[in-house]
Amino acid sequence: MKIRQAAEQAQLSEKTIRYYEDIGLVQPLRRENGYRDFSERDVHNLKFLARARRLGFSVEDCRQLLGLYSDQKRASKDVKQIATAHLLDIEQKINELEGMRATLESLIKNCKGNHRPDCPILNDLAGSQKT
Amino acid sequence: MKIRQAAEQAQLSEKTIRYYEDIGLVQPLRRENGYRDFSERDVHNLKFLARARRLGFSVEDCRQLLGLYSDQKRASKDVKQIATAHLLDIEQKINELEGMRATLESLIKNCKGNHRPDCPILNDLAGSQKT
DNA sequence: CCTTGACCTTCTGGTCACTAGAAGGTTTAT
DNA sequence: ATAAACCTTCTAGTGACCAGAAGGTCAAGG
Repeated sequence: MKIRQAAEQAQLSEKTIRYYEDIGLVQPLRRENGYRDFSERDVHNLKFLARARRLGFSVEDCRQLLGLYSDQKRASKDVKQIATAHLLDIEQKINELEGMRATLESLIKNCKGNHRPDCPILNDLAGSQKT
Repeated sequence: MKIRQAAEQAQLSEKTIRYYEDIGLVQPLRRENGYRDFSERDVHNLKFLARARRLGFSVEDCRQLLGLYSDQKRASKDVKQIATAHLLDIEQKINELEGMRATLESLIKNCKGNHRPDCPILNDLAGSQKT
């Protein structure tokens, strides 16, 4: 598969994909003519990258997560440890997003009419659950 | 409150806070000696910024969200519209994170022992729910 | 066969959101 | 009064792209 199609499927720009190749996150094969040739696996990794980046994971986080299932020699103890760490991070993100969701929902429901922007719900936008 | 304390409370670096002032996301008062003097409201906004950035919202998204409750003149119809758009985005992020969580949980549970990294759960890491 | 247009390549330079470091002024504590 | 801790502004660098230029490749039509 050529880069354009890979880009469409993964919802990434071609530029971004070339950049990911530069920094070693994907290694598509090359055809005779020099064109990149993306396998299903490559596209799969790209899709994963697109999602994870959108959710605030750094490129290095992504590299580690991809490594979980591409490194044949890695001990499963390590896999478990890395995955667990990321799982905690994901759970915290979910919590924080749920806090923001609740606040925005209140905002939408209650701040109509002539509520002034000092209405107390807004005091919560910065989050009050313990860190 | 001086910048250091504000930085601690908001979990941001002092550099980042100065940058946010540069681009107009906070406007702390200044003391006689030129030091910034952060109000509770400023710190509140900074905490919000720290969370939202961590969750993948752009600085411009943040500016808009902060604007929801600082612009006294904004029509509540606009507030509602902007908040609703961001709410949808938040919900999608939550969905995606839950997908990643499920996958990582499976990975942790099932890929112990001598599972090889081609184990099928991993095929799901890139997400299969419809976009 | 040749050209046209869509597709691909690499390369340079720019942007956004910081981050590090330098050079120097201020405040507090000994 | 001198050091340590804190503050200031300024310049330059980094990570993660993105835009544009200059040029090679390939299938379809004249």
